[in-house]
Amino acid sequence: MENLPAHFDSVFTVDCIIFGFDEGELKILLIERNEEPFKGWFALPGYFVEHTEAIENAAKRILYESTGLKDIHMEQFYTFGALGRHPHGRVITVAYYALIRLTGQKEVKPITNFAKQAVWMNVKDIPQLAFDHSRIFRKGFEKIRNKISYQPIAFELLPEKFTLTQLQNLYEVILNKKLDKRNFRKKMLSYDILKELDEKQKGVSYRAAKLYKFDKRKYAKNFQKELSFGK
Amino acid sequence: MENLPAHFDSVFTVDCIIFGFDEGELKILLIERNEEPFKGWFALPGYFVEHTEAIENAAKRILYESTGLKDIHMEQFYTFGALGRHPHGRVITVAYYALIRLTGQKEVKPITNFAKQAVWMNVKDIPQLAFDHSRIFRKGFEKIRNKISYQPIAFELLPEKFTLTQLQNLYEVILNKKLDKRNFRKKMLSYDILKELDEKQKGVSYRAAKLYKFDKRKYAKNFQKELSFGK
DNA sequence: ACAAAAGTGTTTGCCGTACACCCATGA
DNA sequence: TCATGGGTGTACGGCAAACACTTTTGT
Repeated sequence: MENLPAHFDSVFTVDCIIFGFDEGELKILLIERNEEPFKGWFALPGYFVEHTEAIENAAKRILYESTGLKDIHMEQFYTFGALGRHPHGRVITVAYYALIRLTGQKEVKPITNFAKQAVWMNVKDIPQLAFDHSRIFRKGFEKIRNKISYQPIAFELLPEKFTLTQLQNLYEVILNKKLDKRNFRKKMLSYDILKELDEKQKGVSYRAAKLYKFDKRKYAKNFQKELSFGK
Repeated sequence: MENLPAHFDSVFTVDCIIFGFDEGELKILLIERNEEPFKGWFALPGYFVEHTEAIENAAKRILYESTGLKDIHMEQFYTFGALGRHPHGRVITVAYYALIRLTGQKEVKPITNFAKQAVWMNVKDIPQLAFDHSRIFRKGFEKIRNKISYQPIAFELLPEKFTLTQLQNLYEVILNKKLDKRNFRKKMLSYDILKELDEKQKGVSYRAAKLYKFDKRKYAKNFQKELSFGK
């Protein structure tokens, strides 16, 4: 959306909502724009789709340029093409989301030159965003909130080894409600998609919890069915 | 997708899956193409998005041009932008579906000049379609199949007044499975979104069934919740 | 010994499912 | 009177929901 000719016809872009889970908070990656329009505003990472590039690849490229991460599953969720959504002309944007694991390197170095900085921001504190990105964010957040209830996407946000409490916290943050500990554990374990490890949490000043892994193999076997998290 | 310059850059189109329910069969509207590429093939109704036109409006325009129908709710469900999906160059298409009421006028007169004819075709008999339209159709069909389980979209396909058996047939066709009559009625009535009319079916050679209407008002009141149809 | 979170079962009510016969109507 | 679909109730099982105390560990 930078270096635009003064006048242009239709242009495609991809915008990405990149979710991460860190210190009990669900966050998304935002760019602080360093150019007009919306200079100084926060925006979703996004960029043009090249003429020789499949949309899906553009989304992956943008994720890579924003975070340095590769091989992350991205999901397209909506295409925004209202007139006037970009002040310079007709821009249609295909929106994707990704769920990533923020273990260790929380450092994000945007390669995108038009951004002053990239920051992880708690989904509860998102300010007004550039363009129609607030709307895009709301729609994407709604999608994952909906999806987490019947698909095991939560694991993509957690470190490989996690405790049941961490998993529950993540569900609570995404669904924005408290869950009952006993019911949550009972149900989650009943799905039989977790592998209990012979290992415990370390470095906590209270009773250490067991660690679990998501077991892809079990999941594939057991599930044509769905998960479900009501209360 | 006609009258293209030999070479062109990115182009947007909209493609529509227009569902109708008629004589107990779920059908979609297809165009028989009269021009290359894919001359003689069936395709989803679709066309270019004008530079000065919101995508949503393009979808509505195409529906109007294909069926003469206005004010139909259309829902965007996916954007297809693989390289090579159109043999002449880069074409990205935003796909919509619509559910329409085929009461009375089943006649469809396509205004689109590039089509030889438009036909309603049973979703069970769809042949190989032009471009990647088979894939688009499958994805769209999956969406409504999924959606009908928790949203009252079935009513958009039925005449204003309908019997419970007609409604059940429609669910059965979309979900592609038999439902139990007593359970279906019990559950449907329990949602309290139907208005029972003082009127019966006419012209049948057996006991006439009561007619019902979908009651939007009740629906809006009662539903933050969801519908649900398993078996 | 205290603080903090881990871990664990039972009861209740509702909802989904299975299942079969009589009724009303027109031909 | 027959054929065709319309219309109806009950019993069972399983799952979601509510709910509180003991255990472990580090400080």
